[in-house]
Amino acid sequence: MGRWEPDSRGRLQEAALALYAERGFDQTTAAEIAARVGVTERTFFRHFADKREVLFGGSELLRERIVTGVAEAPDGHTPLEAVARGLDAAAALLGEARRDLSAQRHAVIAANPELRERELAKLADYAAAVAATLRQRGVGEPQATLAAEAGMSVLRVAIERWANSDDDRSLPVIMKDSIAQLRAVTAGG
Amino acid sequence: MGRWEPDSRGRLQEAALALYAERGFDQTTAAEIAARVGVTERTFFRHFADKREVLFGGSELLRERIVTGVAEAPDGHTPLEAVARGLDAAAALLGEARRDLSAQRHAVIAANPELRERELAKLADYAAAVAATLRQRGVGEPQATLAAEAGMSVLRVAIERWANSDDDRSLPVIMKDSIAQLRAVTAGG
DNA sequence: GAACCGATGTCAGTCACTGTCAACACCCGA
DNA sequence: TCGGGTGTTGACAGTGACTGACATCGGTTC
Repeated sequence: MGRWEPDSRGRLQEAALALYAERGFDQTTAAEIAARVGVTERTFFRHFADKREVLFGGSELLRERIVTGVAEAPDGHTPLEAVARGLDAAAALLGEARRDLSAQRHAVIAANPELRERELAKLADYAAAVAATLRQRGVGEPQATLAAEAGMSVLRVAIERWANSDDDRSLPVIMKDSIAQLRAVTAGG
Repeated sequence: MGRWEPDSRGRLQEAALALYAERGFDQTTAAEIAARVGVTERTFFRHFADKREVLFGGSELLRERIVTGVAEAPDGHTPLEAVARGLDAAAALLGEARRDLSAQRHAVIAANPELRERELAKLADYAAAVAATLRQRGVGEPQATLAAEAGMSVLRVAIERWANSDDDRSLPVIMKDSIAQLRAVTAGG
């Protein structure tokens, strides 16, 4: 244990979510978040590239799980089937989180355009990684990109339903259902 | 004609694109753009909400054309067919622009993460508008959202190919082709 | 010609974010 | 046990994006 309280990064994440939820993102300064945790503003920006990033702590892990899911799909799988494996992995990881906290985070992001932009950027990042993985499996362009982006749309739709409690089923189940809906939409004519 | 040169908004857009292309987005200040046009920084921010928005001047018109295209699709059309009508309208509008200028703008955006984020936000905005239009046509959720977002993925892919001159055909033709690819990807499995 | 309006200039201010250097607890080898 | 790295933080100064308030002035309206 150092001179300071441990895990300032994690404490900053908690404080930021709480303050963004209380006052709103715009009405919260980085200095306030830092003060609540007992560190300086400078420390905040050492841990997070900007004020938004503090809400997206687990995103590298999630991308990794999705990509691994896609990469480990059996050889015979179609691109969309492989993407579905990645989505299952995502659902498994996200489903572990407390739904109330996920919903709070989701609400904070939904309430602010800058945060929504950042979330879209994360999804696009996952999509690019998935597309690259599909290409390694021999899928050409633009099929790889289209399959990957369609998959990330499914991820967004499923998370939305889950976090808003529009749908009481577990996230993995909602995810399966949403993939089926995608097939139904694009299959016809 | 007033006290000042006319169309400061348009001149700011041109100057911004030129400077972002020359020095890069981060290395260009709003004050520099304004100075090149002979106005103050304050005037820049009266015309554009932020430094990024100056590159996205035509986005409201584009959204409107896409939505109109979807709304005017014949009744018997499937959701994806209706979305394809919107994409045709987008291709028609974007295809009018000089390809070299489109490519320059595209390159500037691709070179900067903040600008890429903004572009994703615009696409998401179009997708939300298209989904709302589909719902008015009786399409349920999540089909409307999934069809709309898949359509915007196609739009992105087609523009990418066109702007990078990976594909010498006209934008409308590339668009048609990309839609077919989407069907091929999601149909099987 | 007076009242009004719309686009701009001026100026002061907040806050996100960065670069730099010092301080300090910890670990590790001599 | 001492001294030298190492990693995390504090302190501080600075830049630039963006905002609010008010003044200015040409053109329009009545």
